[in-house]
Amino acid sequence: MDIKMRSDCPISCSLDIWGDKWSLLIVRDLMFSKQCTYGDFLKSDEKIATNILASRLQMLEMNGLITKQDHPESKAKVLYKLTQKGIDLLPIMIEINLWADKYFTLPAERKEILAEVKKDKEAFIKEKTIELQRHTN
Amino acid sequence: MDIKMRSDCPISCSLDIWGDKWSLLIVRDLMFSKQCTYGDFLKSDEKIATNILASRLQMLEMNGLITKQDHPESKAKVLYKLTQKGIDLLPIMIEINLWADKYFTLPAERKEILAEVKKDKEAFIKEKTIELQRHTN
DNA sequence: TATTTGCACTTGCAAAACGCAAGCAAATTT
DNA sequence: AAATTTGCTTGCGTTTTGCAAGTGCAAATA
Repeated sequence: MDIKMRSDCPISCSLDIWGDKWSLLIVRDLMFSKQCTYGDFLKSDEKIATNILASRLQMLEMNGLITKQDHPESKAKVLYKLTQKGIDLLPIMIEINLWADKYFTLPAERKEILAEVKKDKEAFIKEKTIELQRHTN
Repeated sequence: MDIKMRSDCPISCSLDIWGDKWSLLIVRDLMFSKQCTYGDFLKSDEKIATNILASRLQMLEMNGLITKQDHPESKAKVLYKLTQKGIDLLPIMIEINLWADKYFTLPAERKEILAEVKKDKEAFIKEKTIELQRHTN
């Protein structure tokens, strides 16, 4: 599995890494939970297949968006976390949420979070970024 | 070809529509050029296959992101344009560009546009949105 | 008017990616 | 010691992709 760039366009380069149906859902989970085990990802609503999850985690790690860490309480478990490069996807994730808010019916809990975002987007991003960075070792 | 929603998560719903390697490149072309013919899309650097292009255009049209119009000068040609729903992807596209700017080497011409974006993001979005809306009939 | 060219697709087919289920080794629990 | 949990890997059938060639209609050219 290697990285083939289709062009030097930033959109294209970005899509080459996370332009599929699953990668940003993994990033989403990590933004909500700060850290996830392999099993945590499998539990998400969208029901990703285990082999696809493994390949996406490998892809995201190889491209420096996430890191693997030993679980402090168990050698059987692995912790996945966002790197700074992954945390920096936050503004994109927020804009996707705002777009979806305009054109879909969102679950109530997401609407609440988005209300806070709409109040002061910059502040939300700054705060959330720091919060995520705190969990980065 | 129908729309299967994997969950009610806004990220997931969005990816269900344009979460692939090609859709946002079509949107990108339309944001730069305002309107494109089928052949214009084929000419882009990433060299999309013609059958994939046809299926993506159909998907994007079905989901209301783009519209087909008669070419004013020729019945043989078709014009594709962004709808408001498509234009509203602009903030997402901008954030992707800004992310890529931080982690990739961008072509010089893109850097110039991004410099303008960085000066005043809100203003850029507003201005560009109006510019795109002007081409919407 | 006949013919060639351009344009927007469609079709066929091989290769790759996906999705589901089962399997597996190491760690942990019972 | 046996059973369970965890993080994967493997097999395999289905779907999607990518490449090349083909089709039908409009428009330009001879």
